[in-house]
Amino acid sequence: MTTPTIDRQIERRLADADVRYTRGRRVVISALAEADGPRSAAELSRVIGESVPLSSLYRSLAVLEEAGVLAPHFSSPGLTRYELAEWLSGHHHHLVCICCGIVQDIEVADGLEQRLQEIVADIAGGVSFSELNHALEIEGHCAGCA
Amino acid sequence: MTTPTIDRQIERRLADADVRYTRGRRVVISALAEADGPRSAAELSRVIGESVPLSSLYRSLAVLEEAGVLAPHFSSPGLTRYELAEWLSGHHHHLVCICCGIVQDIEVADGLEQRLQEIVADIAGGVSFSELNHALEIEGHCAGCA
DNA sequence: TTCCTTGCAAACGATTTGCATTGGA
DNA sequence: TCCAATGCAAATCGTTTGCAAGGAA
Repeated sequence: MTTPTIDRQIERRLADADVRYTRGRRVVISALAEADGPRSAAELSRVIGESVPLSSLYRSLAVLEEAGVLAPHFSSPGLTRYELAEWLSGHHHHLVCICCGIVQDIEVADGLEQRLQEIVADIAGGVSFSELNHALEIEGHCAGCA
Repeated sequence: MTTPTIDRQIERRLADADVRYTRGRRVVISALAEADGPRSAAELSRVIGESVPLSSLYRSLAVLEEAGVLAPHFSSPGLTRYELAEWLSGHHHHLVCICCGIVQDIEVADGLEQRLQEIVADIAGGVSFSELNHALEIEGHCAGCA
């Protein structure tokens, strides 16, 4: 379930972008808001059911990404997972299970995150590359696969 | 061009795995060794030319990954890039250009890398997740796209 | 000889798109 | 009303696989 707050932020962002917040798109957002990590079209479809056909699901994901509401994530061959953009969900990192492929969000305590920021800034500063964002992925076995 | 050292390590690894180090596979390895970041089958094919058909290229990539010589990398929708495994190329991180999608390796100075390791250990320690590896990706605009 | 490897073409799975229909501001 | 959004089916794209031919031990 999306929180009323997040939903209002999305409504406003989509209105600003002249994009309608339709039933199908609300269903997609709701499913992603309930997930604890990025989800692919197929994974979402499994949760959502027949009420949103795959082609519409893909179109919704594309539109919502374009509008900056969703962010794509790549960690498995041949498929894209999506999650709420960080301005909605907060900055976080990912645990990637090398066994089942599932990706789980982790929030990092402020102190650690700040140290991480410093390191990233140091690294990016040393090369001709303008840093916009950083992503730390930790690979291992999730609780289910251990 | 692969260095003689790396090439000898690969020969040995493949011999141990009962996998032949054929001409086609040498070409793939050589192209990846010359690249400064992970490359997709299509990107490799562009460099290699017609001498290795795509289906063979894909098979080589699969076999070499299976043997632990190559590691896959995911950062663009719908395609897999490969790079030499870290035991051959050394531990490193990636700069991902959000404009053209190209991925570039960066080595991180020992001091920074050690601080990074500590942070990752702290994070992984706080959740039920066994850490095997970590990957830091910095997203931004590469020199060409800036 | 005996497998492993290769090439070509067909098959696949994830995603995209054309087109006619529906729906929301 | 009127254009954006949807649904279906067909098309694309990256990748995989069946099968017959080639190559190395």
